[in-house]
Amino acid sequence: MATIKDVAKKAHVSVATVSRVINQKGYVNEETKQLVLQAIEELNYVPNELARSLFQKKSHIVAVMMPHLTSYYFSDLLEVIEDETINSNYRLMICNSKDDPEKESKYLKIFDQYNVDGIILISNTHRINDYLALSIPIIEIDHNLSDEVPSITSNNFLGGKLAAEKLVNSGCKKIIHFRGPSGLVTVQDRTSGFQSVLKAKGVETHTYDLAFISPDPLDIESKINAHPDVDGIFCDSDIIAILAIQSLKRANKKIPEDVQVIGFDNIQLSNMLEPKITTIEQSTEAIGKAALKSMMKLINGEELDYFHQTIDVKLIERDTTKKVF
Amino acid sequence: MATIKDVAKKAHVSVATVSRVINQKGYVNEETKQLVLQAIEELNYVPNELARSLFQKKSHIVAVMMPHLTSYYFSDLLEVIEDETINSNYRLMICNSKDDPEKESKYLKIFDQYNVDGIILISNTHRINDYLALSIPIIEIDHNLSDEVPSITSNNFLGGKLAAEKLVNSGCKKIIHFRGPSGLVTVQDRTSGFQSVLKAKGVETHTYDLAFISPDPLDIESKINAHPDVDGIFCDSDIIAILAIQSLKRANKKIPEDVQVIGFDNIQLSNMLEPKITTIEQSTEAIGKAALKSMMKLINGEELDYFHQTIDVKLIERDTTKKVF
DNA sequence: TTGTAAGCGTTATCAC
DNA sequence: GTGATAACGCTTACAA
Repeated sequence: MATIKDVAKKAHVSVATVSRVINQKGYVNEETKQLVLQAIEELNYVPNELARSLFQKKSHIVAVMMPHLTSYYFSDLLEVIEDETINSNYRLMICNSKDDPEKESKYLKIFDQYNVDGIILISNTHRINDYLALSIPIIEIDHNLSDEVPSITSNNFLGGKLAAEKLVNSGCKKIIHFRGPSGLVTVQDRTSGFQSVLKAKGVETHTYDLAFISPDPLDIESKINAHPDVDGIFCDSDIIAILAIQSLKRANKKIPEDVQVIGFDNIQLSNMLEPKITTIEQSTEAIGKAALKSMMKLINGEELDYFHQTIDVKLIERDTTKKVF
Repeated sequence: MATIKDVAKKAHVSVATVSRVINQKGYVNEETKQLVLQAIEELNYVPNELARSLFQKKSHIVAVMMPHLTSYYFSDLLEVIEDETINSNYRLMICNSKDDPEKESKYLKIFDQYNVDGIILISNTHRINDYLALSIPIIEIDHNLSDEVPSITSNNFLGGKLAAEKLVNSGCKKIIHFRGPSGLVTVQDRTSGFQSVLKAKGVETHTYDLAFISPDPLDIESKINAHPDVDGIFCDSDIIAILAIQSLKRANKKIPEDVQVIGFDNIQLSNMLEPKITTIEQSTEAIGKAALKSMMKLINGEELDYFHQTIDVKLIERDTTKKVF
């Protein structure tokens, strides 16, 4: 692999000059510039980013800490993040905590070792202070672990509210809310939004906690069967909704005539299966873009427009709820 | 951030000595070693990997080039790869070609710039020679683009064969094969395996090509309706199988009584939906592990046990095929 | 057993 | 405009 020295030699200039044309900094005569450019071309030279990073103490690497990689919603989000990262001229190091403290420790060390320029924290963590100690810019997604770290979250309160309104407006009288782990702020916000409407209308609700990763189908089924007269179900993920719909079918309930169902996320699958699922869309596109926009500002030492940013969600009406006119 | 000099100063030794204890190389007195270790501890020192990499011309980074990130099978695979990579004491840079030549070019350059130690190539590419020119160890997964690059692939021929045998043994007389893009070797191998059995038995088959990413449901439906007497369908992915099953339901076909369906991949979803899908399991676990095992050998200049490695697949019988006794 | 110093490929400061 | 050169943080001959 050619180095800057090789280029300098070939172009009969010093490394300093080559560096200047590469970085477009400082004065350099147009003619010598062309000479250098030609040498670069001929030698197929690419500057060594490691050496550059060592000097600048910036690696041009952003790390993303995922909770897991096999969830549909997070995969969608990851795709956007990768795209936006490379478009911002950074590279993405992928980290998967899997709720394993040891893996997290390993990665925490690596962030330091590689002069990672920024961390996008999607995974939940009990060690936010260890992240802060790194003094590397951090953007949280879907969490709000500390007042010191900026975050981007869907408007979960609105999501809960929209779902409740839809269910109430289409006549539901007895509703189940299959939510995620109640320890998560996102889940709490959805619950608040959902309840805010339902309380006001005096509708009966039953709330159950489920895991987001591999929710237990048997659990869902037994809860549904425990309430034979339920007529509305709000699920905190489309996957939970899919499971609920199957239990409903087994119980010979008609959807949406007998029971209406609303999911969350709007993963691709929700529009592929029969019946197509009414759901609250979280825009992974908007979230990912906002994350990288903020990250770049942080890295460049600029002021953030919003410290805790909220992305609007949308009700997507499909076949698991009744049309209301 | 503390540097090796800080440690040296604190331990009253030279940087060389510190380096020796970090790398456990060369002689160093047990007592001074303890002194150094203590200084490292107190300063919370972690060696800068960038500086190390610059010297060694090895980054301890492995890159994985994905075709896309939102496919269930590839997400499963990525999770294994990340895990194995970090277990091998390497870090994972994630690259997503999305069949975009420009993105691929960008990444090709980056591999060079960062002294990436190895590339796991999952994406299809038309520029295998550009990869080879990098002279970085490469492992291909699910492809076989060149005799010069080692590969790991499921035994797709066996997969096709198992599916065909199952269908034939459970009485199918007229079969549709919804396969992936026929340009892929994996697809070709499945087809060969499938046909090898069917040809011998003289069973009527109709083969149709579909995209793996967002296969067209309407296309599937029209093909199924064009053969009202079809009694067996083999799909090259579970997603295609899901779509086929829905078309079948709309056509009031009973599964597996009227039509039997076999998918491919064994994604988690195939065991969640009703009916649970009979499928050919590709072991992402085995593939990912094999990939990293080979990669480490390549990086360490060791000989590979198998240049083109094949991972066995398995028929998982569930509810979309008839039991045969 | 330990220290000195050169070198990895860059960038940036300073002369010229 | 351009060229030496120190520095980034580390490893490794080589010397002591």
